Amino acid sequence: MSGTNTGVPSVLAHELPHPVPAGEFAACPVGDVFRRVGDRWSMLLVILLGGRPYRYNELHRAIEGISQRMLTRTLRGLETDGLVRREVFPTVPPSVEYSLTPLGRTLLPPLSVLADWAVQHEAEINEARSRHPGARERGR
Amino acid sequence: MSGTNTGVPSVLAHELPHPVPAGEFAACPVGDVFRRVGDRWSMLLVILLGGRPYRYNELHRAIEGISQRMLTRTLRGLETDGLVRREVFPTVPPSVEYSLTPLGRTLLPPLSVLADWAVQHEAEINEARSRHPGARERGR
DNA sequence: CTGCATCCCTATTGATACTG
DNA sequence: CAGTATCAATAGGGATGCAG
Repeated sequence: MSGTNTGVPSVLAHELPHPVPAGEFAACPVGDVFRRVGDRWSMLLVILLGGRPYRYNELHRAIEGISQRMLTRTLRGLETDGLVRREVFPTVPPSVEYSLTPLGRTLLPPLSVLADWAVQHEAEINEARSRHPGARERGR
Repeated sequence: MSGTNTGVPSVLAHELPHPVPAGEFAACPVGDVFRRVGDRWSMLLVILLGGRPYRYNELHRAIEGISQRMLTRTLRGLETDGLVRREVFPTVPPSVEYSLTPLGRTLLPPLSVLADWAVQHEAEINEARSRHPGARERGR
């Protein structure tokens, strides 16, 4: 793993000196977090569950656009990382409740800051994009 | 100014009331930002360029692990979104310098907050992961 | 109700080779 | 030096059907 960060406040507060060892960053927890939250549904689920616990189909209906497959996979991923808790109630029919763990809840404020940035600078980004006609991926 | 909480539209500050229209979030700027920064190299480049301007091959060597293709594509994407500036010096041989735009610089603090979270909770995440043996998705 | 299995399509990423 | 072009491999994501 990357070096031992013993309570280092902010890895970005001070600028990175030199050639980033790549392994010191790409493999470091920061990249990990961005990937976990950067996929299509994780962030949305964390935010949703930040409000209150949800049942499986409740989430499925709430998001409306996510497939069962991805809902399950994303929830499992979040659960694996200790951000979401899955609780099964042996009722008939069975019901499963998903909620944020304490760790998951601590992720809300940082997420909020970035979300805040996005909202505040949305216009600038769109403006910049419209200025670059063909620059956008020529995929498809 | 764009300090932390300016009583602004922090989309997360207040909980989402009901069934998220999906389009209200998946298509909203927040999702956009997370995807841009959530890919494999964007964040690293922004952070790197946050320190000082870099030349193309300088970045290539600094990251060591990124392919020319991805370096170029990622830089183009960031440029399209107005986060990075590309400046060509008609020297011989030619040199190109990449740097953060003012907009790009405003992204640093929010990034820092999330990076900070990642560092602080790295242990908890790893612990949670090791507790879930086969939970991790296994393709094919 | 909750969710796994399967098939399939597309987007992303990389390795490699080549050019202005 | 600073890229572009091409091809191959993989991961993300969705539709559908079946099972506990």
